[in-house]
Amino acid sequence: MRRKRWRIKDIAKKAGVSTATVSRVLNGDPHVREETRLKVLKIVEEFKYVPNYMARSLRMERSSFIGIIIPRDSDSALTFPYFNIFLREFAHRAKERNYHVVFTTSEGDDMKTYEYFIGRRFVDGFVILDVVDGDERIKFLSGMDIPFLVIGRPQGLDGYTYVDSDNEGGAYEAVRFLIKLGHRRIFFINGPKTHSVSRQRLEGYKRALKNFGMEFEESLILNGDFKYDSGYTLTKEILKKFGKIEAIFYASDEMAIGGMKALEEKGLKAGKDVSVIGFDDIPLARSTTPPLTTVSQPINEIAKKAADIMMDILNGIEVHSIVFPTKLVVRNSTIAGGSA
Amino acid sequence: MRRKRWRIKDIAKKAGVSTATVSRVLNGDPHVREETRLKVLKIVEEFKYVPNYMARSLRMERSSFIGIIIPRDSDSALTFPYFNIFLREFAHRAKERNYHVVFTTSEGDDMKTYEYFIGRRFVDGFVILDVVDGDERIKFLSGMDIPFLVIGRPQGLDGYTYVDSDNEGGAYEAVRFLIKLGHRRIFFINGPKTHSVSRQRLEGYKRALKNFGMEFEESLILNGDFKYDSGYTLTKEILKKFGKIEAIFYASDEMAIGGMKALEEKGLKAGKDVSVIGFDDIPLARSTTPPLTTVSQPINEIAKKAADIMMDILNGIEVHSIVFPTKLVVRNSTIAGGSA
DNA sequence: CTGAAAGCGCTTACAG
DNA sequence: CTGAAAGCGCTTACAG
Repeated sequence: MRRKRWRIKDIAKKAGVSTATVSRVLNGDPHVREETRLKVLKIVEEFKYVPNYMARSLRMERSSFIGIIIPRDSDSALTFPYFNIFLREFAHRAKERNYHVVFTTSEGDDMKTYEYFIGRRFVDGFVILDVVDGDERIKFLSGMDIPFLVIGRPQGLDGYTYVDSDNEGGAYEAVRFLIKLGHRRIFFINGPKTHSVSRQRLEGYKRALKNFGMEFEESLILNGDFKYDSGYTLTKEILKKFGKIEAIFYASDEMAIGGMKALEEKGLKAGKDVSVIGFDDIPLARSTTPPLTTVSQPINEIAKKAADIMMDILNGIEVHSIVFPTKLVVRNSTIAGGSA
Repeated sequence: MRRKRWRIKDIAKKAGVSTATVSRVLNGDPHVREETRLKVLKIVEEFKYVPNYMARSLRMERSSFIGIIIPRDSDSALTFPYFNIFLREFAHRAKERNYHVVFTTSEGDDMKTYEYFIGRRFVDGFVILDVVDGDERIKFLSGMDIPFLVIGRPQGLDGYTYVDSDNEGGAYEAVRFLIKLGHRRIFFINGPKTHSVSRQRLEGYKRALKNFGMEFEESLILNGDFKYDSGYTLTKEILKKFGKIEAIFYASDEMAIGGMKALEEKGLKAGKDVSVIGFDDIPLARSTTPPLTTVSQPINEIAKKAADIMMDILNGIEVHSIVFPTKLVVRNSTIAGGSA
């Protein structure tokens, strides 16, 4: 049977104080005599009183909820490879500070969903994932003066706060590693052109080439969708068109794994005949044959920091965007290249 | 700049009616004159009035939020292989009926988190995932008379509503298929013993054996944790201990894929030297070498139905537990077995 | 340091 | 069919 729900009024009466005092104690107001505080706390404890947050939210005009909305169509949710982990760590960190995550999907019309959530006061602000350059959601939320935080660093927009990892630097390191290995023709199977991470990774790729005096060749760049299948298909395409291949850099581990399968079907082995590098360092990357060299992002830290910044934004604390370093994790999927 | 927020009072005044009438119109109360209804709706439209749900929730004493709590430690979230998809489809369906999902993690003390959420009136009820036999959360929520829905069918508990897929039947079909292929010694790498799905799948395995007059051998059963690594490790173990192997049934695709790698390292190929069947039909299962024969569950339907039942529970509508059929998806990871 | 009272923005029994 | 008014359970300016 459900216990009786105590209201602040009940607790006040039992403690022999006003509701105002109970409220002050519960909210850590320092202007309460220690003796009073203890007395109230004792009753709160005894009756296991928990305040009703619906009432609190109404009065304080904030819900302490943060919205995370992902598109329902396709598997876009998963374009962000760490979505699971991000969501979990973000929610965990937010909870530590008494904020919580409301999760939903949008069906095509993103703006409507954002408006719906903010209009009804479901949430105080949003985290925006899986961003593209010139992202409409960012324009919309900026225009409406609704608090939000962007995961990623899209172009063609300004005045937004972001948390990002150093995609450019990660790609640079990967390609640099391949060049050092002696490779001269390095394919790059990137993500969709629209995604800002794709642009950033391409920039890293180009910078590495330039740094080592190599020419950029458009024909070596292909765009997949981060998924296994596109890695497989595009690698087949390359194999068919170019015949001999020495190195491929993939913008996701999933694509790299798909690519390794395509190679295998041609009797080629990553780490033996071809150099392969991925991006993300998903758990599976440790366990592929061969274990995959890849670029890792500190997803837990990103999620935690994102939560902290989001909450600071909601509390009017000044925030700064931040970029987390990426790291090349060297395993066994590359080989020394023949000299040019 | 943010638009002015209209309150029901503003709308009432503009429409020349009382707030009660506006409320009635907005909530579809039939006892409103059509003319009045239209007049109110026009103003609502014009000013894009959206009610404040914090106020509504306080007054109606329900939040229209549903809580989904997953343990933060380990990767338990992913023990349920479809968590991403489940969450997305569940949230989508709930949204269609004006319910929303609050997501959080728990750190060891589950009950505290559930109590926290219900005590503050964050949510009206919970969906419980990743259940074990005798699950403490179910006992707790039942005891507190808090509404909840279980995904899965744990034993040692009663009086709860569930949505489940036919794990027993799925395992039965898989093992039956292997037996028909001529296999007589069928290894089964199951999930953790504590999980109710593991028990169910083991029952299916046993029933198939019995049906075909085969002896059950305890030594052929191993327990992994549904993850890639455990499939790999346990398969190595079997290989070492038993030498020749003809068929392995895995309780998850991830474990099957790990297992195939272990086989490969011994020069054995699934679909050529050994029969392998997985469970779940994850997207990757289509793309492995060879494509994996596996048992699929209708996860989208499960999520949708779960949302419907959850909302019915919250609205006091009578509900019935439901079990969804599973289906054996035959691909190329099995071979005909030598006769016994 | 503490309390009485107003008010956050809704819904709904009650009365007409 | 409609409105005046109470009340959901908090927090906080105001006064002392």
